[in-house]
Amino acid sequence: MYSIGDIANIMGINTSAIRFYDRNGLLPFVQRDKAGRRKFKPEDLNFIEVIDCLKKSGVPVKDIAQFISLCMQGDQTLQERYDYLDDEEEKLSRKIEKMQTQLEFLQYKKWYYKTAIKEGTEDIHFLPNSRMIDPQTRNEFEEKRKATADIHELTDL
Amino acid sequence: MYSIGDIANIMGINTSAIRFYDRNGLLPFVQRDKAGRRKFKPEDLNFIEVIDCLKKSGVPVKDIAQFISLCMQGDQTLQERYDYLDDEEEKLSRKIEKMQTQLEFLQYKKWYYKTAIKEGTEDIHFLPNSRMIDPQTRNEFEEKRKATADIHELTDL
DNA sequence: ATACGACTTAAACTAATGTTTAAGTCAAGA
DNA sequence: TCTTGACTTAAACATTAGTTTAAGTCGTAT
Repeated sequence: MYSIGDIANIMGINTSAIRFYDRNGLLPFVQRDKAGRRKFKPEDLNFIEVIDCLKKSGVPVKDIAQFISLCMQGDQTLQERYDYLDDEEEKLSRKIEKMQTQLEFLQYKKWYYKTAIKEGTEDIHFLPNSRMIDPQTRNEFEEKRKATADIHELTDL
Repeated sequence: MYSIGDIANIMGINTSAIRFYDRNGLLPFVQRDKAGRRKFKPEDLNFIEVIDCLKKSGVPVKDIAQFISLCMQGDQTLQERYDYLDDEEEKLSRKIEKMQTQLEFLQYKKWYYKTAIKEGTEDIHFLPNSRMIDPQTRNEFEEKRKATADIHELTDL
């Protein structure tokens, strides 16, 4: 059996966060000893693992509570649980894709500044007599990206 | 010149969010017409693009404001701006990697429920006389993952 | 026996990120 | 001219996700 402190260590969070999760329906399975202290069973680690994953995936506590509630209702909710996870998988996939797009933009901007530093001024990227970036600049970088095996060769100083 | 409403449309957010960003130092470059209305110059879209990217990357408003502040100081901060973006690129990379790990766990759990549904009970994954998941179960899935070209063949119903 | 550390609660507090409300200004079209 | 829609502000409100505080209860090691 694990104490709240043990679980906090396992999850790498504060005990107060665990109590917050409990208050919000994430831990209906937790038992108490006769002094009222929370006691987590070894099998509860299955729940902890899922909660930890969903938290790290950015799922709101309220939504996770719904999934846990399904789990407490036994085998009759297996399909609903599958559907829930299917949905979250889809959302997380899209999220990762969007993050990847932002990462690529950051890499472009690193190259933008790397080349500006080399010339001592950002002006090299602007259209004549303006501070608008030449629309060709991004294309130029993306061509170089395609031609370069390791992106950091292009972006790192 | 763009109005606050134009920019809100471009970013896909509410005008009140733009005003919030302005209050918090993200838009020091914005000008006003004689009625006091915000007027964004075409070149300001460069800033908007960066702000949008950093926001989508999960960077706090306060941190973005620091970067924008560097931008306002001219070419003397080119190196600092590069360093800032280098740092954010690194953070975002790690974030994406962690998300990927969570995605893989969700896929495992989908397979876990898919197989449970087939048998009509979650019990098939438990050790005898317990509700602890057989430690071999995850390994079994990961072997199948390696042997399968498209993960959804394995996880989808 | 008692002190310490880990636990309990309810309630107040914090921080981040906006949204909503109320009251007012202004330009343009009917 | 008058109305409408888009803008302005400050301030209040909302939500999420906790943390902190205050007061109290245990079990154990000295």
